[in-house]
Amino acid sequence: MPELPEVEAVCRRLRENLPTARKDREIVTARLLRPSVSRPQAAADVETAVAGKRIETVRRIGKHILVDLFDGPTLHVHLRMTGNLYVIPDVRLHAATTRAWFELRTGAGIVFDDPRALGKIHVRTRGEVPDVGPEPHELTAAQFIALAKTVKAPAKLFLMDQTKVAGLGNIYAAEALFLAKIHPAKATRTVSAPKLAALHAILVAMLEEAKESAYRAYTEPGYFAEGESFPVAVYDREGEPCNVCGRKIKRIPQGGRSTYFCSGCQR
DNA sequence: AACACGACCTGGTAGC
DNA sequence: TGCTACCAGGTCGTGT
Repeated sequence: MPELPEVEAVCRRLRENLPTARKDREIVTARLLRPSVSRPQAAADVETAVAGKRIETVRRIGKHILVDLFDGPTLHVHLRMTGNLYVIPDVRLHAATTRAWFELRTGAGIVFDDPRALGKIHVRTRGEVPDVGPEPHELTAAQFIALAKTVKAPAKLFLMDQTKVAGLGNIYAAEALFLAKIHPAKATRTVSAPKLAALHAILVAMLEEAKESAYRAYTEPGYFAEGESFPVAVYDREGEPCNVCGRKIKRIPQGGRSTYFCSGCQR
């Protein structure tokens, strides 16, 4: 579920809610409650690797969360579809959907909730980076255009490919293509340079704004389930009228996912 | 190399 | 009401 803005909100809240005293940021005990959460790494190995280590920083790269441990490895968390990572005052009060928890010295806990259990937690050596490309704001318009001109795949799949551009998911990709008036099935490299420039600007602005609204909306676990934290123009609106031209929003399968778009506005 | 597709999981809901 | 089928904001492995 979470795309870059939501993951960013999760990271910001984590940083805010972690204890401030250094000694209180020690992970006393770690528990991974099912093997699939760390596969192929053994849950016990992850637990052992982080136990007794202090949390130094919480970083984000694309949709990946990296928790650096002082004098230790980095805890690598991916929320996938339904994951959520947050601090609770008493670790024993974790939810039924909690897949992993990390007890701090204060008794507080960092919990990884994930109803669908597709999320991942691994240990990485410091400096090991997820295989993702730059985020839109890290590229100039010219660089973004140059990149896009090398891509044969449909525009929607290009935006979804984390190794090309990091951070976008099914909703933001569809919404950005709508705003840029680009048909999602059009071969990326055949999209005109002006449209690609517009798309780049839209991506940067959209993600920046969404970070703020996602952060404000993200107070309690469960917020993801409440729907989008911004008004969507096309996503999940199949059959409804486009608010620009009035035509019915269409849904097509792409890469095994649903893409929503307006055939009137997007060419 | 590029692409399609199932697998991974659970839960909600539209449709019969 | 109850059952089924399909869908879900993501990624990876396998096969063509």
